[in-house]
Amino acid sequence: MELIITEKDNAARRIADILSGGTYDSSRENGVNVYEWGGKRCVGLSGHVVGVDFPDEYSDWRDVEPVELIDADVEKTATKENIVATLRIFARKATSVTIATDYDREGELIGKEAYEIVRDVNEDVPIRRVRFSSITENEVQEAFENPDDLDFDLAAAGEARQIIDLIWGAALTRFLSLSAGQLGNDFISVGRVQSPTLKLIVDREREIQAFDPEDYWELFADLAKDDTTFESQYFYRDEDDNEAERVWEEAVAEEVYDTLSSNDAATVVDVNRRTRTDAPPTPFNTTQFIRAAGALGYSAQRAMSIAEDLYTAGYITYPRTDNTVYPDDLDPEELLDDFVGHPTLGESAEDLLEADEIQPTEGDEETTDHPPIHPTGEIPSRGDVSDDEWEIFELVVRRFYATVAEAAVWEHLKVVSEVEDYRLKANGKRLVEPGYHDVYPYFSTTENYVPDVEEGEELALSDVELEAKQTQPPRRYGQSRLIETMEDMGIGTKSTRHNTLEKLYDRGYIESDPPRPTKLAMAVVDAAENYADRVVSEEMTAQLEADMDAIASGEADLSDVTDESREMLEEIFANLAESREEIGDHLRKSLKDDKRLGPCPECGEDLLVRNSRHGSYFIGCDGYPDCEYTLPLPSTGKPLILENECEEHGLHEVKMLAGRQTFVHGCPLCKAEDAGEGPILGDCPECGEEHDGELAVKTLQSGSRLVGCTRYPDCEYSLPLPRRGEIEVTDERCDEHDLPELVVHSGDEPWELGCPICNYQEFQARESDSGSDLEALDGLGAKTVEKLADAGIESIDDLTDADPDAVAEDVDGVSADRIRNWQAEA
DNA sequence: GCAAGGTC
Repeated sequence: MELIITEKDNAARRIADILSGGTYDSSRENGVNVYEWGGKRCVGLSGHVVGVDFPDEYSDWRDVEPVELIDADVEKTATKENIVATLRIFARKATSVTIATDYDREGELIGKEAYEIVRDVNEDVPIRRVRFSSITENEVQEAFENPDDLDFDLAAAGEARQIIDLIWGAALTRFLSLSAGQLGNDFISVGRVQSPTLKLIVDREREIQAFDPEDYWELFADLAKDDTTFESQYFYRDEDDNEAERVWEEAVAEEVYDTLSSNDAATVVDVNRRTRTDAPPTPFNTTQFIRAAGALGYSAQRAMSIAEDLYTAGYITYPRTDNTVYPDDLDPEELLDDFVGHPTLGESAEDLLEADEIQPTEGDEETTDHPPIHPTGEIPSRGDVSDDEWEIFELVVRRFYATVAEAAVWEHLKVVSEVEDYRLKANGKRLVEPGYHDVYPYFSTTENYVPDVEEGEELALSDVELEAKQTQPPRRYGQSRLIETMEDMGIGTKSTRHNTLEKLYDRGYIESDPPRPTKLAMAVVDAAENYADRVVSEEMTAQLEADMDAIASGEADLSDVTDESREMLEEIFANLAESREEIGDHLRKSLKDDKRLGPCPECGEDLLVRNSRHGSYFIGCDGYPDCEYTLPLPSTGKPLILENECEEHGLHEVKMLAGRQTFVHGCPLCKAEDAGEGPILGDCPECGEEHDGELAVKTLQSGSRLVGCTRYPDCEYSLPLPRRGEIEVTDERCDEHDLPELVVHSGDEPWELGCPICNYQEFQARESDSGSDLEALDGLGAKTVEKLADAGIESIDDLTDADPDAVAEDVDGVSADRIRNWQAEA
């Protein structure tokens, strides 16, 4: 039996399809798909199925000095045991083995991992390696006709990276965490990729903080030819003879203003026309895809997750690629043909097919592993995918269209006019040939109309405006800019860059979007810059890449490279040791700064955000236990301290982050003071007759609201209200319960909640319909149960088996952390 | 409970 091993299940299936001519059978072994035909079996791995780690005796952070990790052994252990087990079963029976992992360095290493698993149970079986750049009939057939051998040097290059990353990352992470006493979930991490990325964000923040704004002025005036008015801007020549629009002295600006205002005509002194070719964009690699999706409002993580789903469903090609050159076997016309006749995507394809010649654009990067991201020709019907998935699918289709479309042509018209000694300019642009913009409507094609005028012509001058402005600090990096910059710096890979950003969020290093560094992040970068500069610099990756190339080409040994790296880290630790306390103090102080809200109204010490036992949060005084002052926080979400301060109490406002249910809580002390009873709705159904209890809209100290009885705590009758939005009490009354109907104003559209009792009864009815044991879990209401059921999670068992991050992606308003809490509770 | 790299 011949055993074929690929990097992922998807590739295994497609290769089986090609090699068997569509006649393969599939079965499952240990939860792993196995494709079988004519004496061959094909099995897909799931990327790395083994990982590197230190032996068990190093696993207790407190027992082992971080420096000891530098010379510790590094072992390989199975991380995907079911796949390893399946591989072993078939390897025993195999008469030949073919490794068909991805055609790149990491693929070679994954191939070597499979090789070792096979060798372990079968000493003699021949093991070959095939390489192909895309899974197409021709490439795959040819690769299997000409098998090669594994490149052990290339795999060793990857192993060197694994070892160096583990040692540096683990030793430094443990050192910082121990120095600050941050163990358990709140450890302080450092790594070759995450730390330079964090430094990028921190450096920008430092620039923003050091920024000193400067005043300047700009002047505009309207010019008119016949009835057409257009805007013109004052400019002058600066000392380097460049055109400049910003006037740095107020007196000068006013003088120009006075002169312009006292004239009613300007003379055209220069007219400059030129055409500009606007070349169509290059094929999508991962980074450019993330950027384009980012412009549509998708986070990097979300864009990749949708792309992954579209890939798995067969609609687009593999989404993790650096390649920006289509492979030879992609026939653009054939692919366009697949879209002909489609109700929304067809017209563009038909237009493109009319061209005499179709020549796709090419980017700078041509790699061997996967093609650029493009549609496969398989088109989902509108009901098969969500709106977001469709939007991303259309983006990928239209990007492909754009790469085979004509260039656009712009006509630029610059008109310079003169008023006494001052000059005004107007830049017009017109899209004369829309070209690719017709099929790719994601770029701006805004035109700016400036009429055709001639030199010497007189134009009417009016509406002179003097605008006082200030220079702005540099902007924070957005997620896609960060990913692009990481790519430019050569850190991370197409598959990991977006995860690295997510990691920085998880570690409490960045908050919000665009990401803003926390005080902790600033302190970590400070410490690294002072003591382990290398780990926050892109240089470490550059050196590693060079070393890996040397190993791959046989010029260096894995042990030469890792030994040298170990020595460098030893030196770093020699310096670190003395400063352990100083570093720890700084980190601890920064951690506290990140939680600081402002002065305690009772004792004047600082109020801090604190964790309660169950993963929720409250506000407590730093003076505890002497001062026991506390304030509540809402139970949903994770608090983010905003820059805004409440004028009355001097406390920072708080926002609660909970995915799409994120809301601003405001000043927690104001909230507490506002707590109390709102409008009376009617008699309490429980104690109204006997004790005259009445129902009122109540705001609790935590900011959450409910309808409750005025006789609380003697009567505990209550009805839930939504967390967000203003509650309006209308004049309509419910016939059955004699209570007013309520309307909730949140977002753009107010919605009718109706009678609060009817609303609650419906809610309960749904809850009992669902009949799910999930409701036993804390904070899991009927609505969420319903949403989880839609995502295929119908019971506690389903929930405990689920991957929290995947579920959070699928279910609106449910964060991975909440799922983990429920899993823990279950 | 450390990294980064695959994949889901």
